[in-house]
Amino acid sequence: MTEITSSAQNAEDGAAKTPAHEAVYQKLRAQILFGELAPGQAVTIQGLTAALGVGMTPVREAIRRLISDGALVFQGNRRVSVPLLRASDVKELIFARKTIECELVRLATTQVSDADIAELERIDTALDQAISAGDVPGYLAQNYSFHTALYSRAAAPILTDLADRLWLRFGPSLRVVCGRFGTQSFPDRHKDILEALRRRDPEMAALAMERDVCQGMDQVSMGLDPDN
Amino acid sequence: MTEITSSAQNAEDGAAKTPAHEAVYQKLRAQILFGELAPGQAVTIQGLTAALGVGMTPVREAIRRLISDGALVFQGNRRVSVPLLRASDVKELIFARKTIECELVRLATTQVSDADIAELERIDTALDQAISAGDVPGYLAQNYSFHTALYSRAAAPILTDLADRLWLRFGPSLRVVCGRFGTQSFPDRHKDILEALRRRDPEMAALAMERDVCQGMDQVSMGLDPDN
DNA sequence: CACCGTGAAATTTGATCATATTCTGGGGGC
DNA sequence: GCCCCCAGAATATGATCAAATTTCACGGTG
Repeated sequence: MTEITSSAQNAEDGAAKTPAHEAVYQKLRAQILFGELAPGQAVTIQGLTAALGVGMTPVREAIRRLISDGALVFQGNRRVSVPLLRASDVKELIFARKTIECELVRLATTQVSDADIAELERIDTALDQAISAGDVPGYLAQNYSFHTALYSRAAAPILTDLADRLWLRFGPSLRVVCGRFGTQSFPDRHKDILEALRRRDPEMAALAMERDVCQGMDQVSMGLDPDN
Repeated sequence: MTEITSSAQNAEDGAAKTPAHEAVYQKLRAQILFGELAPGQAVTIQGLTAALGVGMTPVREAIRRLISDGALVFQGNRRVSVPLLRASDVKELIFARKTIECELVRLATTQVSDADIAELERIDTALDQAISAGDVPGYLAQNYSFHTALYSRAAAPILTDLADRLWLRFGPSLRVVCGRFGTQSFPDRHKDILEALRRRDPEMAALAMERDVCQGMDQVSMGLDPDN
């Protein structure tokens, strides 16, 4: 009846794979993780319906999910915005990321195949290219991709889900820092992680991951507002 | 137009405090935590709209949030149900609960007031009464209340949020065990936690919490389906 | 002759949209 | 400076469309 439905993209794979609310959720999630949305920025339902060309029901559902994820906050009076991190938040994130992501990499180390490692090396190469090119969104995307691919090998869906939520929380703030200082200041800890994976040494991998987490969170700390 | 709207509870505090979708979310959340919904049970939108007397939009939003919480699962073909835990899930939950909730109790120990401790003792007394009365829903509610009140004193919203989600995951399964074996088999670890709080001893409190978590998860393990 | 499998129709359920209603916030008037 | 009115946005409902599961009937087979 309307006109623009996404029948084209659906037709190619033969079935309607992505419901509208899921597509909206994925799109917003990516925007939050990789920086199109700045911390503190207001998010309105009607603005998104206009921007994405869908009705308001899918947008509402996507926003509810993201609020539940901690990726958006409900500012009391029917206002929704991207959260600003405080220093205490970062302290919590450091603890949670250290324990959960280190455990994930321990689990992954005992189960990765050589093909998995090769895939991770490929991602890390793309990450290096993004860094040297000063491509901030590419850096963020490849970095997230590296961690996600690694954690998927741990076969621990609950812990992986927890880790994912943590990334949604500090994503916008990390983007701010990268935008402010560029990508040059990141010594790459992923090489140590990859070496540990090749040796199938869980504790070495966990230690390398802990350093990577601390480094990332230090970056986030530099970016947060001093007056809160 | 309809009949039962919650205008009565709203009138007393002068304003509409609870949007319909929030009320639905809270109600469903309580039902999942305290057992009215069994693991594997299907949840339908239209069923809830009929049962709760609200439109489908609030129900949809509440269901999305609960799926994001891990309290409900999206069974592929548009089917939503209460999740069944597998053995590997319980192993993940044990690790996550140990690290997060022990840290929360460590943080809380350094900040609780005497009034907070008195409140926790009051909850624990109500919990004991529920146990001796064989009141399973009351036991579950008071037990959850004890942990929630304790964690709220840690002033760590992100970790508290993570802990809350974990509880939503094993809530239904815990209910099954309690329904099967009753409440008599629970030696109360909360007394040790309270003693540690009074002494302001973080490590003792964390150790007591670890025992409490292990005990609870052991109960859950007993209840899960052997064939999966 | 009875039972099982396959197929289609029908009902149930989910997804989306358009619309009405309510609440919040700001601006103008007193 | 305070209060009231208006605009805009969010909440909530019902209707409509699409998909899937279930059911039922028919034909084949043991």
